Order: sequence, then structure tokens, then C-alpha cells
Amino acid sequence: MSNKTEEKRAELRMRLIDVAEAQIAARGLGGLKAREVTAEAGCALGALYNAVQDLDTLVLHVNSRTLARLGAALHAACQGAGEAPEDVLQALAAGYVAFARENRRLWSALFEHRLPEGVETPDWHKRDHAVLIEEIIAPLAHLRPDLAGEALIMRARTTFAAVHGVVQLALQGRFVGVPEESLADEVAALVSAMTRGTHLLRAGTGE
Amino acid sequence: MSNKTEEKRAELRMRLIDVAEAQIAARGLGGLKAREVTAEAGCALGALYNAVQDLDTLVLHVNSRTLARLGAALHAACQGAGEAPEDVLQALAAGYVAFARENRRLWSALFEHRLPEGVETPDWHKRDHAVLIEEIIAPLAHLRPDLAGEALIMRARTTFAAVHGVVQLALQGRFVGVPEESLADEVAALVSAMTRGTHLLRAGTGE
DNA sequence: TGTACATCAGTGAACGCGCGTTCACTGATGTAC
DNA sequence: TGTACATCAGTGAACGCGCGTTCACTGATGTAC
Repeated sequence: MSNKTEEKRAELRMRLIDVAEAQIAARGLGGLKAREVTAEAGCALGALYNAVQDLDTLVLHVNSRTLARLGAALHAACQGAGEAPEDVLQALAAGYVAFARENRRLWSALFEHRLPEGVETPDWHKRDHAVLIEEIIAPLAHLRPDLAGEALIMRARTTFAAVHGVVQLALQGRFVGVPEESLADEVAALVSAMTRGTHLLRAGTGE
Repeated sequence: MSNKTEEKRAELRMRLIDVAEAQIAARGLGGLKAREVTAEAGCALGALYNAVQDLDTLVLHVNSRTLARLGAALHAACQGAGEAPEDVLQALAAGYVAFARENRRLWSALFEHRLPEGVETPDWHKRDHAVLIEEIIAPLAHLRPDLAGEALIMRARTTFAAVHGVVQLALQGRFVGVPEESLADEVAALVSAMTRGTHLLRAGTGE
């Protein structure tokens, strides 16, 4: 059933994603309920399952959006930074901290959400995660000319994960996390430590 | 009601913690059910609430145990390492990776578990988290004689969180995580990067 | 040592709630002639 | 253009399941005399 019908369908799907995004932002991933999303979107409970496969898929759509916004934020952070790879990495890390703080629950949802056992993440969503490491690769390659290809990508992932770990434990308010006031400074110190040694020693023996 | 009664009570509590530990190890934190714990422990459902405040408290007991074991593992890792602070930190990180891999689900439970909104973590359990950073402090102090007191502790937390982040994303099997085969190497590279710059430059300007 | 009574660990059925998903139905929208 | 019919988005009550916690009850253990 063509055009107009398909249009309305897509419209409802968008509306549902909008509402789901707002509700996750307000109450966290655990606070997202099929009944509340549809109520606020102004449709019946069952309509959700016509517009979208299920609630998990709806979450994936929200997460894809969040990743896109995060990607844009990180890209913008790079633009504002100097040329030196250390500066770019510092700007990226600072941008990540800022985004996480300003989008706490949506950012958390990125890492909290799990598909039911045995369900594979669809490819269209997997690809969206690339933004997390894309901008790291170039400056890292400058600092580590000895790394290339797969090894470079691995190191970019590791660099991201290290910063992410500090941010996550801090914003989670957990025991070992640093207090939120110190977060920006500590992340800067971490990035500084990670980048400082490398260009002095170049590719020495071992690491 | 003294002695013998209290003894049996403590015995049941122990049995429940044992079983809960085994079930979390087998099925993950989400797979822990009051009915299954009590069934396997050989008592009635209601007995759980006599032995222990509630299911969350039971999880805290299991987590305390896991932390104690982790602390012992990290302490042992230090013993086997050389004198140089870099080596100690490498040994600690390697020990952490090994423990996480060998105790995946119990280790995950440490960071997955959340008390219901508004419930404070009891002090007896909070204290147990100290093992995560205790052993880091001394070697870090050697590398960074400019840091002391609160600042040193913060940096130890940050160091832990960075390593933890890499391990967590990898073992979670998530998008940006490194594959498990590369985990040990990547963590070693991270620690190497974090420690290498510092003692060359000592306390320079800024970080 | 023996008897009457009190306590409280242990029992498990029942409570209460939450919530994702389905499904028989309706009515608006589109197609065929 | 008008009429008969088909399709399918949208509806919301009902299904089905899971599960932590409570509570009236019992019986074993302990205390008092």
C-alpha cells in the first residue's frame, strides 16, 4: 500500500523514536516502557509493533541517533583543536567527557543495552559505532608511525576504551570512580600520559 | 536464641552465599533467582529472608567475596613481579586481565549490580572495593613523586579505570572492544604508555 | 529430671506488580471494474 | 464518477510469564519452674 500509507508509517516510526529518546533521556534505559512510549506518541500499544519490530529495535534506533550526535560532537572537537596529535587527542577526550555529561542517560544506554541472548545486532546499527574510534586513528598514527592497519585500529580501540573506562566509572558514581569534579582533569592527565612517552621513544624495543 | 540457633542461621547464610556465587558464575547476575538459590540450598523460599535481608544483600555478599579473591590475586601478582614500578603495574594489570577472564560473570557482577534507587551501599561492602586500587598506589607514587595524598589516590583510580575500561569492553564483546586474543597485549601496551613518559619527564609543567 | 510454655527458624502458597507481545477486530484508505 | 471489494494500519483487551517479597502457620529448640 503505497506512498501516503508508507509515509504515515514512517512518520509514526519517527515519532516513536523521538519519544523513546526523550524518555530514555529522562528516565534511563530501564525506564523505557512500551505503554508509555505509545501513550506519549499518541498511538495504541499494538501500533508499536507495526512501526517497528520490537522495543529493542526501537532502542537501537535511539542509540544510532546518539552515536551520530556523538560523532558530530567529536568531529567538531577536532576542528577546534591545534595540529599536534596530542592536542587532537586531548580535544577528543574532552569532547567525549562533555558529551557523556551532557547526555548521561542516552550515553549510558549505548553501553547498557543488550539484545536478548542469541539475537545478533543488525549491521546497520553496528556500523554506527565506528564514530567512537574514527577520529582517533589519524592523530594516533602520527604518534605511532610504527603502527598500521589492524594494529593501529586495535590501539585506537584501546585508547578509546581507556578514556571510556574513566568516564564510565566516574559518571556511574561508583566506588572506584573519580568524583565528577575531577573527571575532566583526570582524563586529561590520562591522555597526556598515554601520548607523552610515545613520540619521545618512537618505536623502541617491545612496546 | 543463642549459640546453636545462631550457628545454624549463619550456616544457612553461608550456604546461600555459596549457591548464589555458583549460580552467578554459571548464569550471570541476571540469572540469579530467589527460588533457584533456595531450592539448591535446600531451604524454603521464605528462609532466604530470614538469613539475609533480601536478594540484593545476598549479591553484595557474593561481590564482597569476589573482591577479596581479586585482592588476593592482585597481591600475589605483585609478589611475582620485579622491583621496578613499571613492572609492578604491568603485573597488576596482567593479573586483573587474568582474573576477569577466569571469573567473567562474577567479575561482571561487581560492576553490573545496582541497588534500587535510594538505597545506599552499606559501609561494610564499600570498604571491600579498596582492593581495586590499593596495590596501585605504591608503584604509582614512585613513578610520580610529585603526587601525594588525595591527588595520588585519584590518579590510582584513574589508572585502574583505564585498564578496567579496556578489559570491560573487550570481555563484553562489544563493537569497540578489542578481540579477546589481543586483550593482554593491548592492556600491556596501555600500561606501558601510561608509565613510560612519566619517569623520563618527572614532574614537568602541567601534567 | 520432667512438664508447661515461649520463641523464632523454617515453610511454601499466595500476593502483587510489571510488562512485552499477540490477536481478533474496526475502519480508513486504496484498487478494480 | 460511482460502487463493491480488499488491504492493512491501528486498536486495546487479554495473554503469558517472571519473580521478589510477605505472612499465617508449624514444629523444633530453648527457657522457667
